[in-house]
Amino acid sequence: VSAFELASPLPRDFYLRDTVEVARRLLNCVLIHVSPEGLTAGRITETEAYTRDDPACHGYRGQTPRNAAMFGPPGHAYVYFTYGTHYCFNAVTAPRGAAEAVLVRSVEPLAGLELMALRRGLVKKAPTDVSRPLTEAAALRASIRWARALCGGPGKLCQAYGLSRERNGMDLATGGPLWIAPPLPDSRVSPDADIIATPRIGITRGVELPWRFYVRDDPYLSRG
DNA sequence: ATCTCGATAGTCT
DNA sequence: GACTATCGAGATC
Repeated sequence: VSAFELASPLPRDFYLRDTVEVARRLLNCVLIHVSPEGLTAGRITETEAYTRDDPACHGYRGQTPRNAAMFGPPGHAYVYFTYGTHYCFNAVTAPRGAAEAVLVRSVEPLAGLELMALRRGLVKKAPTDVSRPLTEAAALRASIRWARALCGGPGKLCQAYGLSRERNGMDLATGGPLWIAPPLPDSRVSPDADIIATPRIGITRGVELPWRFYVRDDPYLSRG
């Protein structure tokens, strides 16, 4: 039984702060999903904020069937399908009626890596033990490369976690199969002071807003 | 390392 | 009909 199963969910209040602040605070928190196939968990390494008066926000032009979860209560999942191929996972923030959310763009996988690889269709490419000795630095580079292949992107991590339509709207704050736990005490990345803000990725409106966040020197990003 | 391009399907105009 | 909060492959430097 994984210790992650016992990690308690962030309370609903966590999601009721200013959305940009939530995006920063979610860094280093742990995203956990328990599915019939098994448990997957990982440290959140990259986030983006989307707010009600932000033209890049799916809720900007009003509520539709697709974005309804964004208009719902905070602390729920907003999972949407895009480009005909991928899902993206958001944590809904702001009170009911206000469409705001934080997109989780990248995660450092911590548990369920084999299941992730299976879901990602990467089983054959898993790093194998080589007979030739590997320096410690090279081994670390290889493990980071593997982690990014599994969860280094919003579509990748949804596939690795098995997140899709069925998880849209799900409550993240009351326990249950999908939730976010506080940072691990031994979190090897320094907190707060070192948060970098950049423009968000893959959008065409609101490009000037610096609302993509990650911790300085964290290698587990969707892009270098 | 950085780029360009195509796949693919749901949603909205 | 146009667009999309992406990914991976292939080309090019």
